[in-house]
Amino acid sequence: MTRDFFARPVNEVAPELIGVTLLVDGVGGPIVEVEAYGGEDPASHAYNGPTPRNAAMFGPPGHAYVYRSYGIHWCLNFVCAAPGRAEAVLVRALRPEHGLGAMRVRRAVEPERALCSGPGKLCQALGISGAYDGAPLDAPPFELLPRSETPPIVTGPRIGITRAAELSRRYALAGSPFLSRPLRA
DNA sequence: ACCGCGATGCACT
DNA sequence: GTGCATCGCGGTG
Repeated sequence: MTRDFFARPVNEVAPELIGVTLLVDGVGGPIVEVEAYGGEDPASHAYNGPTPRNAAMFGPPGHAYVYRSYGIHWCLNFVCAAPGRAEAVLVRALRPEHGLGAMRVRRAVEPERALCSGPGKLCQALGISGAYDGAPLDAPPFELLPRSETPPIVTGPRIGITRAAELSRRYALAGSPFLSRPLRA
């Protein structure tokens, strides 16, 4: 996965991330759910301009934007770049495939389907914290492995937002049991 | 199945 | 002081 991959409009990049394997220090699996943020999107952290928190979104594409959510969890984004805009893809869920043991140590939870079924859970399972904010995605500890086939994708409204809730910018692997929440076919 | 709520940090109205 | 790009638990149908 080259850095050029992310140097495109976020709504173009987001669906292409479904099926891409995300590893952090070798722990992770294929991404099954993402959401697109940015541009003239009032739900985006970048909507009101640059701040210390969202600085990474205004930086070069192909880097991580990690922020703290509700004071407790971390959330991981991949920074993209439409011309003149700050955009990012929120990584919401993946299918646990590599490093299941490490995930279970970090998250004391029995069902495998709940290890990475949400942005906060995923960061906990992969050991992602604010220390990764701004880090390049094409260098350790990150590793992104291209998908071999184009998977069936379903779209729908984003989760947990109030502004621009009508926009259909959630992309998920159709029928996956590892989603943060089901999505109508 | 759904609904409500507490935890806990910090950016912003 | 208010509101989150959340999660898990405990209550009620």
